[in-house]
Amino acid sequence: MRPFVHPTIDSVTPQAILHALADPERARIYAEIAGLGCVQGCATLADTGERVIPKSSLSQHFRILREAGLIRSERHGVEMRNYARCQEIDTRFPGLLKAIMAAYGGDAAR
Amino acid sequence: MRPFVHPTIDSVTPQAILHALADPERARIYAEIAGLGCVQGCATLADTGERVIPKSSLSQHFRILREAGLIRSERHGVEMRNYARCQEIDTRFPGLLKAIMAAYGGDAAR
DNA sequence: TGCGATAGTTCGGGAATATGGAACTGTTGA
DNA sequence: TCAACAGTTCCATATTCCCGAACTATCGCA
Repeated sequence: MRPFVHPTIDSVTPQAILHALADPERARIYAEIAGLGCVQGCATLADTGERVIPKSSLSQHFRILREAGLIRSERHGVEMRNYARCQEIDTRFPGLLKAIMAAYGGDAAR
Repeated sequence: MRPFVHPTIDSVTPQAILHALADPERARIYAEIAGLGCVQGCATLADTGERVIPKSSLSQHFRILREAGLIRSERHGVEMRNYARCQEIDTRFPGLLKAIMAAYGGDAAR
């Protein structure tokens, strides 16, 4: 199992962020993580209310978010802990996450 | 040749906008149109400085931008005139375009 | 009118990317 | 040691993207 890749904040690109958040499923996942600051375990995020995302897809979504620089993932015991990298990104791209999250109708960006 | 489709401002979605602007080529095209308010003819936008975008690709890029609600296209004689729909979109998603364009390093959003 | 030139669209097929089930890995607790 | 569990990787299918070739629409001119 290869270790997680987390880009440095300097190597984060707008297109990776937009691509990651252009998928409403990922946007929702990111919003939940950002809203709480940190979420432990994927299972809680798998249920959209309409369907349950297969865990292989969920794993891919997390990878996209991670490699876009939006979240930081750490393994703690048997499950993952995912942190939002909001402040970092807001420093680099001021207002971007807030505007995107607001557009999606939430206000989870902070 | 089917007529152009322009979504009403109410049916514009964040994911379509993010998807459209997640491609740096399209982001650049949009930035140029937004910077001038209106651009006539595609040819001027085809040259990136590094390469010339094939016109079939360019046509697709315009379609994506149009169907995302970012631009409005009108045929005037033999060429197209493309208008940015900035104010409309800014009313619906305040600050979104400005933040995205700023992230891309331009300040063409207004 | 008809023709050539020009600007852009559509078609088609190969390349790249996304999806999700099945198999796998790593960790914990008994 | 082993079963259970969380998540990842693999792989086959499905979808989307890219761009050359063919097509369409409009203009200007003889």
